[in-house]
Amino acid sequence: MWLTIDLRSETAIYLQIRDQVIQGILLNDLKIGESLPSVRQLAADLGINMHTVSKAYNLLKQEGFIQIHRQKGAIVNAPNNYQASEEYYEQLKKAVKPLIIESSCRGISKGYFYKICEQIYRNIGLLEKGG
Amino acid sequence: MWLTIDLRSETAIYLQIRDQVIQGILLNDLKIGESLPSVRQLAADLGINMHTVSKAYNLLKQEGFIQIHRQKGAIVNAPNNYQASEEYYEQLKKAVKPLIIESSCRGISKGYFYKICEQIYRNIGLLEKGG
DNA sequence: TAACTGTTATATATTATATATAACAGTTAT
DNA sequence: ATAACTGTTATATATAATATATAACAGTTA
Repeated sequence: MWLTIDLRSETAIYLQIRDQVIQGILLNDLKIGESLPSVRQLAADLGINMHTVSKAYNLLKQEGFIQIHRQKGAIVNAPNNYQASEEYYEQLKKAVKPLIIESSCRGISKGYFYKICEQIYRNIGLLEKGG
Repeated sequence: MWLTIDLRSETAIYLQIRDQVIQGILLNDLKIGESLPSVRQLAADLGINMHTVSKAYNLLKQEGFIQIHRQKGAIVNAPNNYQASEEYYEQLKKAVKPLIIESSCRGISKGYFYKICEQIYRNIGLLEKGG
């Protein structure tokens, strides 16, 4: 299973699942139309409760990343269903701003911040190639 | 008072206070050696509980941004006390990574992501000039 | 002495997160 | 038809984080 969770993490389990599904979509580990494991199956694999997985799936559905069919299960949507909206831009800005402020306060220059971002983008690229 | 809070925000009040104090330090609204309002005073001004402010101050103290003296109150530290450490770099990466992944998944290019960051940096610069 | 510090202690309320069972309604394969 | 699988709904419980409410303590300062 490509999905792993850290029970000791400060990030809620359902959000860890959400983030990794989005990463899976980005890296094409999850292709359009592909099915995610059933809530019961994934919960069993991860050793967690069914409702925690269900919560993650419903959040992903609400955000446009997947569709949920009563029988077919959870299916990955096409990109047009989760294309960045004005609302998302604002949300993204609100999330990035405090990080930039704190890092600036701690002496990290704009150039160095971008260097860190480059590392992340490069890392994603490597993951895409390596599988 | 330069500090405001949003009770309906998803961000905890004590974290809103923390973030704004850090912003205040960055923008030189709070200078080295300057005193913050007492926990009781700030709590009264914001209409919140004393312990919520105390929690924010203690977090800022733990992170090196301020010192707390039993009588003098909370005093802004010099930058060397909160210079970015290896630990902070890792923390920053972990915070930025999911934002880059989701924005990429939503079709935001690296260039556009940097454009958004530029807006934030520019906004900070304007605030520094304007006061 | 009075007024102010941060700190500590105790108690309570609310919300978010996560789990535990159980049952329901609709497919799908045998 | 029966069995096995879907997601969904409902109820209950446990824990942790957040926030508030009082009260008291110990030290400084005017």
